[in-house]
Amino acid sequence: MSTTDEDRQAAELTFNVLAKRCSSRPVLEHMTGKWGTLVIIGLREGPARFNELRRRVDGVSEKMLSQTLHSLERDGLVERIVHSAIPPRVEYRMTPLGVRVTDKLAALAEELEASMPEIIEAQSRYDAEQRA
Amino acid sequence: MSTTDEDRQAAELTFNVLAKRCSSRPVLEHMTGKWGTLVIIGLREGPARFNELRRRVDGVSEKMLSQTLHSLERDGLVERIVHSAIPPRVEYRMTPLGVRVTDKLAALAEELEASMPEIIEAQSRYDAEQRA
DNA sequence: CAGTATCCGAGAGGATACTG
DNA sequence: CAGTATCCTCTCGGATACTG
Repeated sequence: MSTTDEDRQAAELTFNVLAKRCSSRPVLEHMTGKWGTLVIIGLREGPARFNELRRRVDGVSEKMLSQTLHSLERDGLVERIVHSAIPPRVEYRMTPLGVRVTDKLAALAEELEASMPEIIEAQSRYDAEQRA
Repeated sequence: MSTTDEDRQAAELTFNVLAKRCSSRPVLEHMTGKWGTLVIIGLREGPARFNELRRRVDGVSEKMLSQTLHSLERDGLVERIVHSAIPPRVEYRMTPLGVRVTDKLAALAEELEASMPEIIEAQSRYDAEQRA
């Protein structure tokens, strides 16, 4: 049995995102934007409250964290749970959809981390050539 | 047999990228930037020349395509092959490293495309709640 | 064809202050 | 704690023109 049909179908799906007016493109940009990726990976560590998450993601400002979370919530990847109380207590967690989609993003980050030695070498080579 | 050790190691790697000064973060940003992702997916269709690739990725300007390709080339994900001739002929293709890393990115795009119905529904729900 | 150079506007994103 | 609001800067990125 060949997986040709499966592969072709996957390729078609992937290719679709290249189209400017494809509806998935904004979502992709939310996830892969500067903070989207990092917030997602931070949340995959487990549910977190606002400032807790802020500490996880090194360097994110309140504004950007808030904004990013709203986008991800709107896309249905993240769930916001408010416990009415004083002091306020809000928890963010991945939805099942979020887990499914962001597993792929985490896989990317892992592969990337594992490849860093090779990447750093490539960068050195490139920089040396440019200098010459 | 448990995969616990493997899993924990993977989680550590992923977590690393959350640190501001982690060396993999810039690379991740190149790949996941607005055009990085799309150029990569475009190139995964097969090697391409500059303007050919520009046509594949709907909406990218010459400037951004050029810039993105340089970043990816520096990171060792993309190879630039110059055939000295007139008219100039330059081909871009994924390196083996690039294929390995970007397979993960393509998997993300596929999962995302497949999840679009669910995402669109979530967005509608969110927008309705905001209005109320 | 395969780019680089320059200009310019819009929006990303940081710092700070404030609110419930 | 969990944000929103405001201001301000700086980069991203598009349009255009030019080069080998």
